[in-house]
Amino acid sequence: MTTARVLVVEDDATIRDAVSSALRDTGLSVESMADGEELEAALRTYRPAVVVLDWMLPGRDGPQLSRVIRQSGDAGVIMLTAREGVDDRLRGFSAGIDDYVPKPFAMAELVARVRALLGRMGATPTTIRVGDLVVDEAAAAASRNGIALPLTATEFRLLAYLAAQRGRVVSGTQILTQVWGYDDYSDNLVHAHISALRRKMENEGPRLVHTVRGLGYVLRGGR
Amino acid sequence: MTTARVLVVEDDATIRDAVSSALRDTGLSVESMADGEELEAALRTYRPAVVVLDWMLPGRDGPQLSRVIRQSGDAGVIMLTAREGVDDRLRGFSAGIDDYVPKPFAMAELVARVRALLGRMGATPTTIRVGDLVVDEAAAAASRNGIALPLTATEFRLLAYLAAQRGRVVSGTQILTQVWGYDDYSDNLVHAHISALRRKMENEGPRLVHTVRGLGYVLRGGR
DNA sequence: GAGTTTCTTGAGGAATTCTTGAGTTCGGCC
DNA sequence: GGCCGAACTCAAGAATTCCTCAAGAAACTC
Repeated sequence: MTTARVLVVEDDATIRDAVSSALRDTGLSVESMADGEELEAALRTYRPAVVVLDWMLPGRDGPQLSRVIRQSGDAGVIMLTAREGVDDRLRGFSAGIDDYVPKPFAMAELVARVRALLGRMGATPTTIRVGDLVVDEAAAAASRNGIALPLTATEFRLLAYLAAQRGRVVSGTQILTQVWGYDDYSDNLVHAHISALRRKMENEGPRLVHTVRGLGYVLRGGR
Repeated sequence: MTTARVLVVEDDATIRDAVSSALRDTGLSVESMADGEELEAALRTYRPAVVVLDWMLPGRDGPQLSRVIRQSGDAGVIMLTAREGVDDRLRGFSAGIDDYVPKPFAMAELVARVRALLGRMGATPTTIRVGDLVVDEAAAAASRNGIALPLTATEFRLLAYLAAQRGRVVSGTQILTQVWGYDDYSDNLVHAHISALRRKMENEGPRLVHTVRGLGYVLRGGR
């Protein structure tokens, strides 16, 4: 399966880069641009399956662009909006966007929405497998050997993040920012949830969440 | 007419590939997997009309999987079994399989059985089945075990949306936008209607609308 | 226009889950 | 082998989230 392509249109460079690399980390192909001037060209040459679109943009704004996208293909649209403004949202949906994410957002939230939309559009599988563990984003469910794990929402988000980064060591800080959207670091918050996750996962098989002392955690089968 | 989709679950790569390409040669769309770990996700995203299932599989075996298939949708099941013996056959049929093919088999035999089963199942256009629930969009009616559910228009739209997204967790916001077309979120509106829907549906059987705390709701049979 | 059904809203209450802090265990290093 | 920091676990309070009920508003029907 070819990797799904995502286009990010956002004028704030900080947000743009953060979003782009977060999406890339989950194995997607990502292109980005600061405004919608060259949108048509990008749609034609890059053919993204999903466009992540900022609501407020210099030049043509999000709703205008989403109409262009709708008209010229089958790409899905996810809008990034400031929290206020019911009217705005209405206009967004009538312009044919598929989902919206209010700012500020946890990166994991956006990633999950993008992946969910890709899944709905048949562009990418929504499951990740690590050994005998299966993480199904769309169903918000995880299982080992077919036995469902009774995870809470937060535990699932944590596991889904580790699964997306499988084989790679992620630090407590990374987890906190990606899963919770927090900036200040509290050891315990992450530790406590890792602990709960292990308790539930390791009933059904060998350890999958490994701690790498001084660095963080990895999800991987074997060893 | 879209081509019919067939899912092949067989751990022996040689047989798997042979079966897959034989079916593909007759114009069917085919996906395959070596075990049943990701079966649920495949059912949801790929929506096969027929699943060709090996009896002996690592992890969850054929009969177990066929129960999963029965419960969560309307795909037909053809079992591949190496074993002789009436007992096995009986157990297979009681687990709700539609046909079985004993190994070793001529490829033409299997292809013929698959096509025959597809033909038999051809006549279910606008209805969605989830466990014992049937949702008929065209007729705007729903029933459980043949007993009609006295739903109001809004309740039906809600159920139809959940049915279309069956197996996938949908958030309150998603429901509000997709079913009502609203964009400002009011917990209660959705909650109240979910509540009413459950009251009417659960007179006739076990719970189908499951709440996933912190995330939303899923429509699915079992668990 | 009256009556009936359906939709929407709000608030109370219940249940689950999140988060925190303290004490304990673990692993590496001297 | 002992020390130190890092990681883990447990328990309890806090906070969220969800459910139900009841009543007013709106939409139909006759």
